[in-house]
Amino acid sequence: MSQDNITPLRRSGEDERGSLSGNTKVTRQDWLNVAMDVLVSDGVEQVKVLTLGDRLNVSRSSFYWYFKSRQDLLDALLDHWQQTNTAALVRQAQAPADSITAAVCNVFRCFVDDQLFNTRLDFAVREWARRSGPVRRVLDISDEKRLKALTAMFARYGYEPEEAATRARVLYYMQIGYNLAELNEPLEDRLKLVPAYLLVFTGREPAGAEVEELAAYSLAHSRKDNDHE
Amino acid sequence: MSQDNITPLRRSGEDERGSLSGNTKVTRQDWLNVAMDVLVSDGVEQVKVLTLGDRLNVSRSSFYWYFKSRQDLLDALLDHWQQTNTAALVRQAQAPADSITAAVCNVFRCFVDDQLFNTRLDFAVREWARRSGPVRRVLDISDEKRLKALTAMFARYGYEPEEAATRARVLYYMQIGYNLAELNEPLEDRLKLVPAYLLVFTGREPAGAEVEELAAYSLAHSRKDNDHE
DNA sequence: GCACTTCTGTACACAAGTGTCTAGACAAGC
DNA sequence: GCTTGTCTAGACACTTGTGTACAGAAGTGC
Repeated sequence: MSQDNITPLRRSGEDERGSLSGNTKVTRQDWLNVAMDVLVSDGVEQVKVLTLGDRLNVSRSSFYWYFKSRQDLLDALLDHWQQTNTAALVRQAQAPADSITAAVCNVFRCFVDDQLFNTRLDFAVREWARRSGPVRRVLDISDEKRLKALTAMFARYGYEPEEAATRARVLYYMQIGYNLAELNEPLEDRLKLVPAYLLVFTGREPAGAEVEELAAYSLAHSRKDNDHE
Repeated sequence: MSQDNITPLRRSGEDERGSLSGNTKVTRQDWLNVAMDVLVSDGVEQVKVLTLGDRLNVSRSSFYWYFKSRQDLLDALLDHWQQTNTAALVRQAQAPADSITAAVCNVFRCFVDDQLFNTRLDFAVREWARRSGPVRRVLDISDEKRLKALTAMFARYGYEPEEAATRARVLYYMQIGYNLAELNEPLEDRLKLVPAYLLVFTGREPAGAEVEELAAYSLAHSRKDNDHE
């Protein structure tokens, strides 16, 4: 549940108080952090000034000092998403690799490492987009960018344009669907299936070293957010 | 947007009035229909007694004649879902077919024919499950049943147990992910890619007749719910 | 130490939602 | 035609959310 710049509850820095000037109790960033937390775990609808204030042990009026309105906060959240997840996925798709299977392994990293790509945030935004036109548009653009990067990845390893596009879609949507189902399988079980997935996704046999490298990476960066519900 | 027993607005039967006894204006089924409509298009959170009443041009108190509470209505909705979607997918997975590619085509029918399987309802329930423990449990059981049926399907055509399980997952989660993205591609574009998808999903080349059969089915049963947003 | 700026708390107005109670409308039965 | 059972409308009480107004706390600068 804790990710990059999001603290489970209050402060982002370690200073329990003191460094904040005046009678300041929370910062704008604190509001953002808690809001992001709620967005990820409960969806936009649950991002309420009242409850955020409760979590921060601060009155609602503080909120209106930092933000013009609830919408203002939501805009900031969407902004943050836009500048993290898509960028990470594209970066992984473009990372150099010796083979297509190794390249797919690089992409897989996104889905085992929350620091790289926050899957649950991605869903929260996806769900949000279902009910908001503007958000929907932002999401569509991101999806397009991601698919383009994945298609280019397959094309780089000699797949014909159409096959590259198809495989990119299968890979991308499978990950979305898989994560949507939130299986919460133990990491070991997921890793065991990696070679089989690679074969399906690429049509080629992965090298043993590639799989092992991903396994090592996964163990080192495995997400700690198994405290869901 | 209109599916099996769900009418866009009021009555389910064609009788504009008359057949309803007393000063009855709506039936329990009417409430269910409108609620299902809202659930599918806007999510559970938007299923509100007040707004449903507005849509039906009836007062809220009528609702409490037919249902004990809002929760009572939600339970009924979940019940309906449970007895339609999962059953349909399992049935398609078990349908006899000459080859694995033809079998997958049978499953594809679920995703082009809303009468068979209501994709958007499936998502609404999925999203609902994220915030409700009991719903989550019902969903998990359904997912398991579906995957089991798909795994058995692949196994029936000679895939080893592990490969069958993997391919079942890729097929199932890809469909979920694809539909989640709500690409709304024209049907023709989707059909054009079918042979490529079949190759990826099964690892085998589909017969031309199989693909054509699916195309014919799609054109005959294509979903009409393109009036979304 | 006094004004200043920055932030927070309390109180208010308002909107939208749930659930309950009661009166009454309407056809059916006797 | 009077009663009875079924359904609906309207009013009421309560809860939870947003946004605004204003007073005041708590450091900062002079």
